[in-house]
Amino acid sequence: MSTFTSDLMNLLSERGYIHQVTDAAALDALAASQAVPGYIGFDATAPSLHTGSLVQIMMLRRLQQTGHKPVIVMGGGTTRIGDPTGRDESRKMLSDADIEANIAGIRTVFEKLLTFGDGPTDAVMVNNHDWLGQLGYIELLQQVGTHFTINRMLTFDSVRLRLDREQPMTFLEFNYMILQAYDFRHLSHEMGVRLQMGGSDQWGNIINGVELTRRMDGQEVFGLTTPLLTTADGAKMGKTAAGAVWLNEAQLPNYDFWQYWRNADDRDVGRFLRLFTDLPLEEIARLEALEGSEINAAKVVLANEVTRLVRGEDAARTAEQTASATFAGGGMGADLPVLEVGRDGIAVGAACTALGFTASNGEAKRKIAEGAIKVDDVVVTDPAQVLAVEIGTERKLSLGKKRHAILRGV
RNA sequence: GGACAGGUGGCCGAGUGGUUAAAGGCAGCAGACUGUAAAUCUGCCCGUGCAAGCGUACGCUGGUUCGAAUCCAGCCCUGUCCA
Repeated sequence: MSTFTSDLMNLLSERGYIHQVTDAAALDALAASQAVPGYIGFDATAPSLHTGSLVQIMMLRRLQQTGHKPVIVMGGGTTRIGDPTGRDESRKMLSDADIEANIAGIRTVFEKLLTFGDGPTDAVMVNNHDWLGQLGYIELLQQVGTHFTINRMLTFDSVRLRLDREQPMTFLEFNYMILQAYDFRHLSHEMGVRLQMGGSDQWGNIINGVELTRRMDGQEVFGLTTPLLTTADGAKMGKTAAGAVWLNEAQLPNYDFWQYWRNADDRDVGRFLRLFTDLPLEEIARLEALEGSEINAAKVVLANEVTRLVRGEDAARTAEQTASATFAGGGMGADLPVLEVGRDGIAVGAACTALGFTASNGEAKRKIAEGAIKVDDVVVTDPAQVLAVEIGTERKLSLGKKRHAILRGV
């Protein structure tokens, strides 16, 4: 597979990042001859990105690792429109203040994974509102709109799917692809950016940017997409029923983040190690070859490495210790959620609900009836049971095998 | 602006006056089996209550009726076609 001459393309290729490239050979040649500024756009719809975006973040990291310049484009402007790709419904509008706050939150993750600065391979973060906000409507239509045909726009998946399903698409959303294409051209023109990367669902948007740049400036730029990442059982990466797997600690505790990776499907372990860790490929090959219950060791490595990159060394260590104490030792770990219990104690069901283990007291009662709830590893049978926790001591409350919490007497 | 079709629980989708807290599927949670995996089987899956029950719920607001997701009126929203 590794028929490339540039470190960048070799690395991306052997670790499984590449789905489609506009002109692999030319990009390879460019990457071998100069530091290539490449960008990925991110929406600012939430105060944190989630695991679904981690591949893209890692691509920027790979870019930097092989001597190129990562450019992060925050969609301060395009978020005001909403990317219709893969969406059945229009997004709700966000206020400017929300978007600014979201961008600030998202930046914290990038600072862990990339080196920012002014040097030739230092990462920079820009906000497309800075240039999109300047464009007047007429100006936009003249400069950019003239390069798009409706005929072509209608063939794009993002548009066609919506129409086929007889779901509404507003004119505002219809313009998203034009603005996103303009981002690429702007970055190429102003900053010499030559490459845009993204998920495979962004292929159409990226191609638009490549063509627009060629038409407006005669400049060749490249697009590269990653495969759409799903877990082995078909779910979208980074989504669980409990919600998204957020990258920021404020949205998801370290322990839960660690557990997400620890619970990866066997079939995903090798792929995830290649994509989401910096471990050498030989090491990954070794871990991936483990069979049966042995592969759990590889999952621990995966959880540790990803958590270390995204959350930091301490977070990874504490989470692992907690997991090992809780699961292997039958005890408790520091990272488990804590519920403080006063001197009157607390009913078992109420404790479960307070911890978010169950959505309601009724559900807690059902779980007790199912024998799913344990206190200090003893199954609770009486739904009315009140737990007393002496001041300064701790007891363990468990729902099922995986969810544990500390009850602390205060 | 007109005609037609629609708006049901996280999602999909039955349901055209009481037996409907609303079929079925998906997703989810738990139990069994395991390896904190997958697959499989079983149970659960609006809230409250020990329970009988009560309270909420089928786009919104009113109305008819002993009784409405179901019928009527107005409104809002969506799609298709027409202007």
